[in-house]
Amino acid sequence: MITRTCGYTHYMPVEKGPAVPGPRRRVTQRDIARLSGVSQATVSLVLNNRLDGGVRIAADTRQRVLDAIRETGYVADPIARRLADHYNRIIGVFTYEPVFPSGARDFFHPFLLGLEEQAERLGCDLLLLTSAPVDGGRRRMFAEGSRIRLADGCVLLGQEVDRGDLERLVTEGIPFVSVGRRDDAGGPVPYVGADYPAATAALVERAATLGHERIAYVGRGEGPESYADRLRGFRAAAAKAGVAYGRIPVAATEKLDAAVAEGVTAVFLEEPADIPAVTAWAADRGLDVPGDLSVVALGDPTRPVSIDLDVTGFTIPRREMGRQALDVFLGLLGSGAEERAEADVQRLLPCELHDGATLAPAPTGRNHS
Amino acid sequence: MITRTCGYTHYMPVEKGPAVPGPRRRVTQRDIARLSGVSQATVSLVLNNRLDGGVRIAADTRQRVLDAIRETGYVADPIARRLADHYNRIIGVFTYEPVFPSGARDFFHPFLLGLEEQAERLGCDLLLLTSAPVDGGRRRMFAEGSRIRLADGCVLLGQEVDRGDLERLVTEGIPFVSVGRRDDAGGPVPYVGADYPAATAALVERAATLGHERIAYVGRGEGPESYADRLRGFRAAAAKAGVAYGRIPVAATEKLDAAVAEGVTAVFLEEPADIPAVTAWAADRGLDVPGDLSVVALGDPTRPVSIDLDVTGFTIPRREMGRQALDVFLGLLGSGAEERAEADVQRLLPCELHDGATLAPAPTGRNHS
DNA sequence: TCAAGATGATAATACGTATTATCATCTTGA
DNA sequence: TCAAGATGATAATACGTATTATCATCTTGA
Repeated sequence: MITRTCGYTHYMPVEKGPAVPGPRRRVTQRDIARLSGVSQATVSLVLNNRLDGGVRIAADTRQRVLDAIRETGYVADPIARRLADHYNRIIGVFTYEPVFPSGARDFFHPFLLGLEEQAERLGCDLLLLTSAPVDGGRRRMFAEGSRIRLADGCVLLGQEVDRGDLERLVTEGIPFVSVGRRDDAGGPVPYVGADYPAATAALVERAATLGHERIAYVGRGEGPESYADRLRGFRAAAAKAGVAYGRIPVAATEKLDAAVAEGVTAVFLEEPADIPAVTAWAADRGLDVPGDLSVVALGDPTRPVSIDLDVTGFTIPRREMGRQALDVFLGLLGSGAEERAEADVQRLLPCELHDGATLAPAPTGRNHS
Repeated sequence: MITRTCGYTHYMPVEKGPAVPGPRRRVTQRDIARLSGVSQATVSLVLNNRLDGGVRIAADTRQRVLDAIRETGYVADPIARRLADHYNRIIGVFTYEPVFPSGARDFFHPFLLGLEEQAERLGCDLLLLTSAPVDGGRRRMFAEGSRIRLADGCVLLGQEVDRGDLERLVTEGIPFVSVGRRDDAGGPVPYVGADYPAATAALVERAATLGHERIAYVGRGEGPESYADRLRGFRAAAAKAGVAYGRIPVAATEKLDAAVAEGVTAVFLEEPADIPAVTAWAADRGLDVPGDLSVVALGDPTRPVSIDLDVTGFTIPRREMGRQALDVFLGLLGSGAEERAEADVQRLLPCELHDGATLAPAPTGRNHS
């Protein structure tokens, strides 16, 4: 059922008569045409100054038209222009996580900055698809009355993206790009992601160089692609460096205790949000960080979690991801299918390593106790 | 000269033949009409659910159309809708301050949260008008190719809003609302602002009650309406309470020294950003805050400026301003000129006073030294 | 003088939706 | 049985601009 809400009522044209200063009718090409004694088509041709297609306009005719335009202050109606043009230059932004709590928004903020910066540069507008209904804490993309097609396509934001939505976007041929890598969904998914495997691997290698022989990954390592990517990079690098490794599903004290008992000297946290819990546990157990135990965060917290501890980790290039997401999106629009296959529509951007102070040489005489 | 940028190339209709998943033609009312065996006009009538005008659609016909719409995910093209002089449930958001530095965005963030929350509730989408060209550090609203008319109207954000733009919005009859009070611009400007005069006056009265007999306003007190409002509230309340008052244009040390020498015992800071400078100056002069001098901030800093000092002031209800701005905007759309005059299109929301710890009883034996 | 090409402008049409006047068919009541 | 009204749907048109096919006139050269 389609109803009007939102306070929109039927448009009432202004009555003729003594000019109420209300919305004046705008000057159109027809007016210009009448004033300068030419046709509307000629006005359009003058405006668009088209030299190709063998179209010619005499100099004096052109001048008459331009004069009329100047006198009236005519400006082409952007709406009509776009209708004849097919593209809106509007790029939808779909965020999965709801607005509340505002923490989620803070998380998106850097991405949005990058998107907005690039949109401004490219002369596009961003449409925040806030009208999508929230259901079970997540926005629904293709719900009844979805307005996803309002825009030329969309950019997807969210830690975890609905697989069904992705498949539908792919099959329907709606141009889109995901901020964050996504697995194929009935076809390759265009994305701009962070290179978690490489960043994680680099930190593992560094730990190996510092003498750590047993390390642990703390986190799910599955679900969102960003988690899986971290674990994959972790495993590959540990295996290559000949370091013994294991995974702890959650940062629970007993799990951490067990890991240390088994000789683990460095923990890699999938979620930087776990830093406070882990450091609190370490303090409770009398473990010095990084003297007794090194702690590495596989990412950077959106907001600082701890003032007094500079945790080793890496920085996710959120702003740059936003910027390039828009580039990829526009690349998709312009090209045909073949070109698109060649185009660079899946990008992983490098993360910058952050040295910090919590990754130190492995303690001696404590391993394999 | 009109050129194409933004990577948008001329629209190429998809050739018939084996379906290349390329950019699909968008679904139109014609498609829906064909699918459900009715005319385009009928589709439009069903969509707009018009009961007036004596238009009737049989229940089963309506259902067939609705089914086709659901199956195809059809959404009306906002451009065409707008051209046919209708609303598209898109609300433009125009921000004057450029995206950079990101500090400006942080400032807008709470407003945007409120806007987005309400847009979600009302089923509207927000269009960030990022395409407006930046000139001299500020966005230009009516530049060549302005897309301000893409939306049903717009919400204005910015500390200082261009007067010429306001006048043009008013005279062209474009529905809009300002977040923050604005002076008339060839007509009343719809706004949702913070009640700075009342909040400032309340703090002045409190200071008077605490025995302060000479107080100073630190800031411009003019330019943006928000500054002028603060100073107006300050003056009125001080005069009414019989308190001597003066204004210091900037928080410069010599000015502050002079004020204290004249017996000022409380300073009211127009810009909370001045807090660090003033407290540093006070510390340098050996003045205890609030023992020797009370400090009041006329607003709340976007990000905390000082950890160790809980400054007395008030909170600007940014989120609520965003919410109500959308309400006012929608109110404008629905009504004619007469109704609009009566509608509540100029709102000042109360600020919540923040007690803090920097406003204390005036020191004795120090006044009028 | 005449055909071919150059020049200049326009009529017609498309883009997708909303609205109104109109038409065709069915129902109702005496 | 028939006129009047009710019901249901559509054809036609408008919104303002861009583009293409077409047309009319002029120029050129032998």
